[in-house]
Amino acid sequence: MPEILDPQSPRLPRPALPGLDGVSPQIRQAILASGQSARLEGGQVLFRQDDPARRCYLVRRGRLKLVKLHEQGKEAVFRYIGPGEITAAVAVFKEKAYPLTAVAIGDTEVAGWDRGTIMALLRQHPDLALHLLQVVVERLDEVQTRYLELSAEQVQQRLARALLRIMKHSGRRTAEGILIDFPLSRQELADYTGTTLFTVSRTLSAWEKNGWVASGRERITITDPHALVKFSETGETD
Amino acid sequence: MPEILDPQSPRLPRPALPGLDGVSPQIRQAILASGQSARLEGGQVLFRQDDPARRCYLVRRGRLKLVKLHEQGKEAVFRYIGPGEITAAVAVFKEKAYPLTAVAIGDTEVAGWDRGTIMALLRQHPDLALHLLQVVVERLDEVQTRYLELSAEQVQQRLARALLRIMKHSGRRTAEGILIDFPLSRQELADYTGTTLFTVSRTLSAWEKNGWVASGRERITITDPHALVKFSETGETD
DNA sequence: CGACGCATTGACAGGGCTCAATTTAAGTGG
DNA sequence: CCACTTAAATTGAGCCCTGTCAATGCGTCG
Repeated sequence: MPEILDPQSPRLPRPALPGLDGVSPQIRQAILASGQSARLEGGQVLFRQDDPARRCYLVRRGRLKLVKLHEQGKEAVFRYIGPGEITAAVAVFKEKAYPLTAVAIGDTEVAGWDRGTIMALLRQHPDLALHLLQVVVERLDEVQTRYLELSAEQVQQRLARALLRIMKHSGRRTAEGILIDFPLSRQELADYTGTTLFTVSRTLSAWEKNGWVASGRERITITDPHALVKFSETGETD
Repeated sequence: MPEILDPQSPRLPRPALPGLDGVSPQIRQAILASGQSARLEGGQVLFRQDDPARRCYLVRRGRLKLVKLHEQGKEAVFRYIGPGEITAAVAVFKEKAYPLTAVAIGDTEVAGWDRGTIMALLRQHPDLALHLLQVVVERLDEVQTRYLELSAEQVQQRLARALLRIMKHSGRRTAEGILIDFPLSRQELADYTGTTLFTVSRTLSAWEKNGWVASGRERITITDPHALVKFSETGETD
């Protein structure tokens, strides 16, 4: 799996919150040290939905895709998470299964803690529990927002929102515009927006003509974010 | 607003979790006593999305509808909550707005706590914080599940799931079958499933012919839950 | 260079939305 | 208790967005 990005180009500034922010640096170090790390290669599954949730993870390098699979082969992508972000907070509770499946995108390294360790950490550091609650609330909010969009907006508008959301989270400024940080196929975008790869392809082609985006194989650059924002808010082509 | 239900008929047994379960009865009493109560009549708004989140609430009597409104008039219904259930956990954090709007269905009574009080309670009772985290995780799970269904399934299947979900939460056994506890119009069901009142009406008419449901004005009884479950899982009419 | 996987484009059809016209039922006032 | 009002529900007709399927093009890698 190739690195598609120029490491020189700067990441976009993004609002801090994920991971272990909210505790002091030395405590963070101690926590990180207590985790067990694991390496994954592209496509490998870290945890699977409906399996009993035993461990909670933090991404150290690379990227995870969090999806939910449906019986008849479809899947919904919920998030792409990168270094510093945590997932599988459910592991805090016994008797619950993972709600999502986590798949590595390219080579990825994670740190993991089992339930006992997490509980101990949460009891030792009350700030951590509050921070975790905040992270979960944040995600609930995002899913609810996307649910509303899915039920109220047409495909193209949702696709615009998806690109902007992924761009904010994983964008990297380049000469052309803002490049999405990792390989992202039409099919993946379709799974993210609840449509088909064909509709995504057609739409990107049209936007390429408008000069809003520039795209290639598993590679997308937003060249006119402003136009895309306007469209994502109104759904109108004017 | 009339009471549509016979108070004699038993509520379905439901898995406990919501509200203040998870703390001892006497503490629960103390907490309840510290809340400020308010009365609402049908249609009245308790809190509005995007308003700053100041208070967190527990339903004592009646019912709240939690929805998210979209610019162009559409709305998505996320939950109907009844006595004992809490909402607006976001109020725990400063600098965040309510993600949803809460509207009373019929006369309703709630208890509310402001941010300061909640924070104090959470610090006094660590169990409460963990329980709150559990409630939020539970809801995140449900929304993600519904998101997947919305993106992968057709209207009728989603409608079957919606009826069953609401039935489990707010069903009451009667001679005919299981009656939904509160006035529920075609439009509301449409907002719950992400469709239109027309499609809901047509579908319910068809199911009424099958003997799966019996329905009237803002009133729905599931007469053959088993058939509906089967359909909700396969989407097939066999 | 050949092969495999991703992307593009066209043709087609159907699920479900839109809109309009009625019908039904509940609530209200005399 | 009945006529009147109002809101919910039903039903039909038409069409459009978008999913489905098939054929082809293209970029990457072994």
